[in-house]
Amino acid sequence: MKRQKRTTIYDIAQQLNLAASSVSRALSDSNKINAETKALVLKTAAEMNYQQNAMASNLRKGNNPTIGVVVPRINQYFFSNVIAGLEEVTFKAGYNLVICQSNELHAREVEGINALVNQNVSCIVISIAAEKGSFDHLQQVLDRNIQLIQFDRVVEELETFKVLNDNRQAAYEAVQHLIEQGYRRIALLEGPQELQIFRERKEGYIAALQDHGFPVLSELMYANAWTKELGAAATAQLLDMPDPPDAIFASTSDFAALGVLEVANNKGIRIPEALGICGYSNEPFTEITSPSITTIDQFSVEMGRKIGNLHFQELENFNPESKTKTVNVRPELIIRNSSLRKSHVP
Amino acid sequence: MKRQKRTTIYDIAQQLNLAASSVSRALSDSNKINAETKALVLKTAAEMNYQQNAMASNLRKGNNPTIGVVVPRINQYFFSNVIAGLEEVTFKAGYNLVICQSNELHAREVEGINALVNQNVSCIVISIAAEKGSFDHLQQVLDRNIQLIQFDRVVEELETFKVLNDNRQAAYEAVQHLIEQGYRRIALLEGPQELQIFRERKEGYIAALQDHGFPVLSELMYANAWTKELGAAATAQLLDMPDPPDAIFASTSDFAALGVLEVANNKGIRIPEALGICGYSNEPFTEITSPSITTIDQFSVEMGRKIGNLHFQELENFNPESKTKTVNVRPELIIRNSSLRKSHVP
DNA sequence: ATATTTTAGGCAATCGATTGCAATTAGCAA
DNA sequence: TTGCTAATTGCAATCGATTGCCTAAAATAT
Repeated sequence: MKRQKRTTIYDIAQQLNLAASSVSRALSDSNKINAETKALVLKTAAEMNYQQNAMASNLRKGNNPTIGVVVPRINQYFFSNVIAGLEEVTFKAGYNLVICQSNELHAREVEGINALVNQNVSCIVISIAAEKGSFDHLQQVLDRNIQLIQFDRVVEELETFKVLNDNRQAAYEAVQHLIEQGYRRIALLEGPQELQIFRERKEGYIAALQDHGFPVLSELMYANAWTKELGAAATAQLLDMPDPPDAIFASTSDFAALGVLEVANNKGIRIPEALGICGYSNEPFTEITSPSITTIDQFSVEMGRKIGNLHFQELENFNPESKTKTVNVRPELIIRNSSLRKSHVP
Repeated sequence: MKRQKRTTIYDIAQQLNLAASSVSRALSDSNKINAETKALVLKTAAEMNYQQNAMASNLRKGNNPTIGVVVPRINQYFFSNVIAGLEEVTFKAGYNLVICQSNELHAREVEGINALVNQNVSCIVISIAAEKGSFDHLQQVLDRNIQLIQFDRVVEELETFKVLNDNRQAAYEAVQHLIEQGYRRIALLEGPQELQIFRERKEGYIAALQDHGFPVLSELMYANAWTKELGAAATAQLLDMPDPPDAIFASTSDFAALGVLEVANNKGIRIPEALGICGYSNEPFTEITSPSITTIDQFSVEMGRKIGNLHFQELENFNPESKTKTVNVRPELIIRNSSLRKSHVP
């Protein structure tokens, strides 16, 4: 089956005994064209099954209304939600969305970025891979004056737009909530401190304790517990302490919180009475566990929308002149049974 | 900040006192170019920070190495996995991946398809929206000789490549497993029978019962139970029967199975002893519930890969001459505690 | 009726890379 | 040395749409 030639504006022009430029003007709704002619062209174009060749148009206009996205994994809950939100906005604006996944590999990320640069996309949105490497590829994007928007996992030293969760604030609120529920020895499961997001969460934890007159105890802070297994191991150790914690804030992820939950359940420790638990991310499963897990929703879909709006300069409250090109998305504490030991009586 | 002109092959040609055509040949690794010249061009191109303009190249070559995807929702577990698998293959082939979501709306789907046609993509991959509508937009894709690959939710009457789960087989195996575990009255939660996938699952259920000499009882088949809530409601009714089922196959989704689980738990019915449960999809949460839920893995990532390979004509066991352009992905039964009442002793 | 402004539409260059064909040079055989 | 092939490279057209500039006709003003 051979591909038959598609209809071009020249075909339409010939059909109507017009110049191609007039057809183009009619189709692009220019005001330099007679209304009747325009209608005629539109009608003929429809009849001839005309579809614009976007490549030709983009080449001539020198821009490609496309946003490129590079994320570690497309099929991770958080990322797929961000992409969904972003797609919503870009589609409305008539933009395309091209997607690459880095699989957490630096080399793959570089390749993806290059492909997007070749495409001459108008914006690249990225959450960087875990694997360390140089930032030349990102710098190159900036040098070519393609807009670069980083989100969630960002390279701090690069001067780009950044869309972030207010991790500090979220952690603060979580710990505050635990304090209000009467927990007195609140432990923290920390993530790798190389990553800014985990440092910020720790800051929020410490600030909340201090603001409420609680001591900050290093024995209650457990490093690098960011998977279910590590969370479980950490919990086993913490609960074996002479003076064990009465709450655990798994600031790394809901998976760590799940590990906490399972260990506590196995030990017959009652949740939330004897142990309060709070996770991070609002993964779908947190609603389903027994008891359900208190966690922090990152509004990932909303985050995607904000990224898109940022590109289209439509983000409310955003001052393009501002030095700090950072947009914060305010996460929300979702209180569930794993931390709710006081019933809410008004 | 104004966008400085990017380096073109003409810039390189001028720099080296060559013709642009020679630069093009050098860059595309043509054999009609001297090795030394080629090396020189490559070196200079790198120095001048050259990146090919893909739009110009695609326009001239008349094709766009891009695959477009239209799915109901990007952030649905199944779809995001398919996309991830597809991206893997397309990236390896040097293709781009453009993504649209229909949000289950027909009009949105049409718009998305049109955008992809404009882009002159070489292949469109689609899982159709739930909202019914005409198939003109898909027919148009075929008329333009753009390859169309449907997956999961397909329009049967269109003659296109189709990548499907073997739903019948999967359901058969699930029911067979329940029978082997000694369940005798196995109920079915059905999905909307307009959709082929649900019809096939029902067929598998019936066939398994018949093959093992069990009666097919209409009172054990419950229509349209494809959310958690509907699954719960169905379960409540089924368990109130004078002679209730001792197993429920939630063929619609794991969410429905979750509804079953919750109702049974609330009623104090022991799982798997008094009631066996099997879901469909292998959602991540099925591993976490108590008890964990037996379900069917659809190999969604693998499905995405197969779609990609199909486009690149590399799919093993695929005969391009065959009339039936359908590729089946074999799902796998994942046996967990919700249906395992016999321990496996060899 | 003449001058001036608008309006409509055509011409041709352009975006950047590719490619068929022609031209030049080198390589080699007779 | 002449003739012929092969290897390189250049020239120019091309992909399809857009747009600055120009012209002709129509509309309006004087």
